[in-house]
Amino acid sequence: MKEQAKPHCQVCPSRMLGVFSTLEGVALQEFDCHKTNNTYKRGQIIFYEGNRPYGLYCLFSGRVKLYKTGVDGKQQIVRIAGPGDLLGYRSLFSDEAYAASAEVLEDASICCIDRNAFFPVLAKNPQLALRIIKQLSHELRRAEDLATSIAQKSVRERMAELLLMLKETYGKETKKGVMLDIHLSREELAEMIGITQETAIRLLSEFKSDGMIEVREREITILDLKALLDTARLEI
Amino acid sequence: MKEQAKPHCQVCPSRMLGVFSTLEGVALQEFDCHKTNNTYKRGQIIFYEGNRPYGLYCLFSGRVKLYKTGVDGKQQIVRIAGPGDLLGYRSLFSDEAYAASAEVLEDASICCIDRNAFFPVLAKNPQLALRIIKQLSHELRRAEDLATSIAQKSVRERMAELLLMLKETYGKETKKGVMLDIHLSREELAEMIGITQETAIRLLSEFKSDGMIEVREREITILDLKALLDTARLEI
DNA sequence: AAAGAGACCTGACGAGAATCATGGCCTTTC
DNA sequence: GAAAGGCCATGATTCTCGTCAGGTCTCTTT
Repeated sequence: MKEQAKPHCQVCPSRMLGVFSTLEGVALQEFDCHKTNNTYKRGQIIFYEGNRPYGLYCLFSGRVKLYKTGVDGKQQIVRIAGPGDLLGYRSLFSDEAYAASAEVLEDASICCIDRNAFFPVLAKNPQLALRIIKQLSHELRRAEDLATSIAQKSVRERMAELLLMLKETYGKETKKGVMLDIHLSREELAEMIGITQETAIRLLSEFKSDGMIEVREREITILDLKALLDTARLEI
Repeated sequence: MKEQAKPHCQVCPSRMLGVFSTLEGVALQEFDCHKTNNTYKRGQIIFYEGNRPYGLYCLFSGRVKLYKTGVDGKQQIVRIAGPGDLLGYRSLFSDEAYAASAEVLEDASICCIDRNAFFPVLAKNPQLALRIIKQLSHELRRAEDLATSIAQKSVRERMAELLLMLKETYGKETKKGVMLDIHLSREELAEMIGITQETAIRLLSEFKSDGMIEVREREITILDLKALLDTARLEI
C-alpha cells in the first residue's frame, strides 16, 4: 500500500462507470477534500471480515475480490469488483462490521472517502440514493441466484454457468471466440461456485477436451458458446 | 383473493415495522389514494417469477414465502416476509421481471401501491431511501451468508443453522424452551437450505432423539440451544 | 366404507463430489 | 544451484446425501 497524489473525482474516468456518475461540482469537491488514495499490489488485503468500516472504498483501477471465510477456513468469493465499483458500502449503511474480506486480484488504485463526508452528500442527492438502491437490488438478485444455483445444480452446470457469467463482464471477442479477460486461479474459480480446486481443474479439462473452451495458463477462451449454454442449463 | 375496504396507512400498525415507519401525512395520503387491498388464503400466489411488477406489495398481516424455481422444478425459498415487509420492490427499482414467486404461507392481507404513486414519494424522502438501502444491505448480507452456508456446510449444520435463524425472528419463550412460532412443512424447511424433504425429515428426527428439539406436528421447540449452536458451528 | 390425496417417515442403494495422495512444472529465495 | 513453495494435474478412495421405493396416518371426497 502506497499513498500518492489524489486524482480528482471531477475528472475521474472510472467515476462514470459507477453510482457516482451523476454527481456534480460541490459533492465531488467534498469527496476530494476528505479522501485518500492508495495503490495496492496483487494479494494485498484492503480490509478483513469483522473489521469496522471507517470510510468508503472507491476503486479507481485494478480488480478486487470479496470473499467470506467459513469456519474451516474455506473461502467463498461473493463478488469481484472493478473500476468504478464501491467496496464496503453495505457495512457502512448498516453500521456493521464488514461481512467479507477484500483482496486485490490485479494491482489496484483505490480511494477511500471519509464516512463523515459521504453521508451528507447522500442525504442531498436523491438520485444517488436511487442508483445505490438499484445497484443493491441487482447484487441481491445475483446473490440469490448464486445460492439457488449452488443448492440445485451439479458442479458441471455451475462451472459452465460461471464461465458464462464471467463472459458477460470480462468477455472480449477474438477470432477464435470470446476470451475471458480476467485471470483467476483454478482455486479462485472453485471458490466462486463452492467447489474444490481439484473438481474445478477436472471440469476445465473436460470442457477443453469437449471442445467448448480453450485454456492457456489462466486465460480461458469460449469456443462453443451454444454447448456451454446447454451444459449450464440456463433458462434465459 | 378478495378486495375489501382499504385500511389507512396513517393508522396502520404494521407500517411501523417496516421501511415506511418515518413517513408522514402527505406521503401516506398519496399511498392511500393509489392503493388496493386484498386478502389471500394459504397457498395462493401473489405473483410469479417472470411477471412484470405494476405496483409495490406491502404486507399488512400474514406471512408470505418468496421462492425461485430451478430448471427441474425444485424450489428455493429465498425469504419469508411478515407484517410491514415489502414484496417485489427490487424488481420495481431495477425495472426487471420478478426474480421470485410469492406464495401465501398464512392467510394474508396485502396492500398494493401503484408504482406511479411510489416513486415521487421516494424522491422526496431521503430518509426513506436510506431505510430501503439499509434493508437491502441487510438482505444482501443474508443472501450471501446463505450461499456460503450451502456451499460449505453439511446438511446437518445447515438445518441447525436454519432453526437458529428462525428462532431470531419467530422464537417465543416457553417453559420448555424457545418455540418457533411459524408453521412450515418439512419440504419448506428443506427448500430454505437446499436439501431434500427426506433429508430434512431425517435431520429433525435426529435432532429430536438427540434431545435438542421437540417436534409436535409443525411446531418446533428448541430445548437445548447450546447443543444446537455447536451443531451449527456458527461463529458469532 | 372405500378411495384418493397429501404430509410424514424409514430403508436400501448408488452417483457425485470431496478428500487424500502423489508428481510435475515453474518461480522465488538463499 | 539446490531447496522450497505455489499452482496445476491426475489417480484412488471415501462418504455424504439424493434418489427410489414402500409404508403409515389423517383428512377429504364420493
